[in-house]
Amino acid sequence: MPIALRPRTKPPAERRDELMNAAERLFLARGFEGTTVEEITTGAEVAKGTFYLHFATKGDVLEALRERFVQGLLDAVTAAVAGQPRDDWRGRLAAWARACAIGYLDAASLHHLVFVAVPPPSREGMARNVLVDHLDDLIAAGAHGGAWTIEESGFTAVFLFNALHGVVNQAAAGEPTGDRGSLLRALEAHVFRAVGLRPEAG
Amino acid sequence: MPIALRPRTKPPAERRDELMNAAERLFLARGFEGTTVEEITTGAEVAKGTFYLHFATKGDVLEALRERFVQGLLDAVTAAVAGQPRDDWRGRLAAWARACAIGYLDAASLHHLVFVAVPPPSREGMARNVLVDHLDDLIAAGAHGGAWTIEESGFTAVFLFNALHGVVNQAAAGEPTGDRGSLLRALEAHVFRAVGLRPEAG
Amino acid sequence: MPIALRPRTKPPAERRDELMNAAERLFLARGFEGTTVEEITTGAEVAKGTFYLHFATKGDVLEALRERFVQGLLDAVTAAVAGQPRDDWRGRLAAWARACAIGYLDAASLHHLVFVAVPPPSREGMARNVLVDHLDDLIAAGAHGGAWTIEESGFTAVFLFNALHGVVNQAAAGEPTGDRGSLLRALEAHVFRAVGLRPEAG
Amino acid sequence: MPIALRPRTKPPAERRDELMNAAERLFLARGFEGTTVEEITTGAEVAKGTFYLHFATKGDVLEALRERFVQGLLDAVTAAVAGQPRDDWRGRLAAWARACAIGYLDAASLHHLVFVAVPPPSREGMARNVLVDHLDDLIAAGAHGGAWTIEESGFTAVFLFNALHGVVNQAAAGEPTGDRGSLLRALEAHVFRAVGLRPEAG
DNA sequence: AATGAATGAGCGTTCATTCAT
DNA sequence: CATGAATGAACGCTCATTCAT
Repeated sequence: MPIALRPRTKPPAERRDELMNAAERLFLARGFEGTTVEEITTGAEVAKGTFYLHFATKGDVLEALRERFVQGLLDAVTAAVAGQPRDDWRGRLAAWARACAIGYLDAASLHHLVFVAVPPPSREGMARNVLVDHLDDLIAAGAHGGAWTIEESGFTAVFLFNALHGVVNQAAAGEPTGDRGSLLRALEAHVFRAVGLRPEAG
Repeated sequence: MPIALRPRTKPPAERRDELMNAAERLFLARGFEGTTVEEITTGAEVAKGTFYLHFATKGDVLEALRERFVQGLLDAVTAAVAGQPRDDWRGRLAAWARACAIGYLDAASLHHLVFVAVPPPSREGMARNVLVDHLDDLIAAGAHGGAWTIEESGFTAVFLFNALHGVVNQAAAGEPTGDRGSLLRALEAHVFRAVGLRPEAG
Repeated sequence: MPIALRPRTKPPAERRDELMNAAERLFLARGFEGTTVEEITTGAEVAKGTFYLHFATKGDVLEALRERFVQGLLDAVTAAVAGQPRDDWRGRLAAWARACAIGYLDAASLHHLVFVAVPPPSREGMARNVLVDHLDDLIAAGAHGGAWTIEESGFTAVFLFNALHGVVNQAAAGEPTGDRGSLLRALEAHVFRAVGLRPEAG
Repeated sequence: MPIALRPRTKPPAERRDELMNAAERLFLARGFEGTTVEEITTGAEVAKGTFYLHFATKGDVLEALRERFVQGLLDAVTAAVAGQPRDDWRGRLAAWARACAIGYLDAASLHHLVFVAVPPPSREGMARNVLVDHLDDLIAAGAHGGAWTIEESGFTAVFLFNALHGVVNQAAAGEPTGDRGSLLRALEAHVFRAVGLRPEAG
């Protein structure tokens, strides 16, 4: 005989968000398999059953987390690049690297969780693809605009994306090679080098 | 009255290896959490209890797999670099990248399993560190020898290691940017660029 | 701003009937345990909570279904028997068997559901008892009237009732021993024999 | 960290039987859905997991119970009929009815459970069919041998089987129409009547 | 060394029921 | 009257680990 002690209704979107937030925090701390649905609902201060009012399975929250992450990062990167003059390829590339690195610095573990530790069912690295595609386009456009010479922009995009992801991850993992500022500077220099620009140039 | 159809006992090392092989195959195919101890022992053709004669917990096999992987890759990379003239830094760097890439191409999923999907308990990327340290030493030595100018060899090592890992992984993931040969050539060119060498030079 | 597309309220009796109809259909199709309250309310096109405005528990609908079934069948049987001359015992018995068989043929699964699959809490076969009692009375009256010789009318009533139920059920279960007409004829013959009448007699 | 307090091994068949016995008792007392696996294992004095060493699902015990019941009853009935002279059709029919009734009197609820309350997945009443078929053969053989005149032995078999089942069930349900002996006598008389024999004859 | 029956904590999911709106 | 979000006890099933043989 279930007794509803606190059946306080909230807008579905809000409840859903609270569940996602609790899940994100727990997945990050103990992994996906290491987190129980009950912990998530406890974290969101709802009853266990409420979880299934918003997600069909435990895996579904992860899916939702994935989408939320990708959208946020893509928005940030797009905005940063768009903030640069149309033909300043160097600036656009630097903006991309910087925005992406900052996004990862803020959410490296989350990215790891949703795309690496528990890869999406279909293809590995959907986010990777979305972001890499964006970078690919940028590099190809710069090459077309004469900013640099890159033969296979796809390869370079993958190369740079992973390099960036790695150094950021390393930094986030607590083995810092310096503060955030110097990280971004060093990253920029390496990105420039990778496309054949001289890092020190303005 | 049990009949010993096959030798019931084997040297511990051999049994252990068979269990590790079965575990590796299964972990790769179904993931760590998705594999049961019973499946491992069935795969190794021993009884369930035998597992615990060789490993204290399920996690321990993964640990052992990690160590086996790192040692093998490190040996290969070390040998490849040692095969180059002492002062041919360019050649040594290229050898490093090539050996490491080939090692990953041959065992990308295994690396993913033991270092990414189920990260080691203590610090993230022990293998990364062992291999990155090796690369770090190489870059620092080359800088010291005047082959290139790198201020923070550690950063560059992490940068390159992850870039390499990423492009190799992409290739392994079935979205090839070309065949293995062209992958290695493109990789070499980017590695050279990253340390400031001109790729096209011999 | 909710818009009342259909009248939101209905006479209680009507709502209750709709819920019972939906429940009957679902219970028949998927069993009592296999049907959820939500499916019933969906079937009746009302909200989940509305169910509890009409029934205290899920078991209560079944109870209501039971009563509805018994009443209907008893009415039909009573009417059929009453349609025969007062002293035509043979005719009355045949009418009983025929009406009861037809009632079951039309609702065999429903009977099975409410009296067999989920027997009433208290005594087994309330319907059986109501109908059996009716038959018992009829047989006893016929014996008293000299139509046949039956010592324990109760036993014979139970015997006949179950025999009837069984052959009808078999027919309903899709393993017909003939069409409905021949079923009723064969049944009549067996019923007559069971009370010691010669079947072929007029 | 599971601790085995009493890991006492028993022959699989014995454990399986103990689980089946516990399940039978509980299913009979509280129904299939009303019984939990844990109650079964508690009843059999084993741990929960042990259940799944012997049955894949909860439904599987019921299946096993079904088979055990049918086999036992069929054996008893066959033996009883075989104990009568080959051409004593009256005696064979009486033996059939008596053995079947006794079998049911001893296990009426069990029959109800395994064949009626939770019908087998495929067709309704496998036992019914097996036993009915047996009776069908007997009636047909008797008709062929001139013992009685029955046109549709299948119909009569179903009729008698269900009549028998009903009166026995009624008796078992605690509403006795007399003691076991008089039940069997009354049953015999009705069975004879149903095939057109005069009950009082020797 | 090897076995495999036994254990039991734990998990994801379901769903009858309640009640604030 | 009607709604449907919220509740939480309960259940079937899994599986890492133990240990008597």
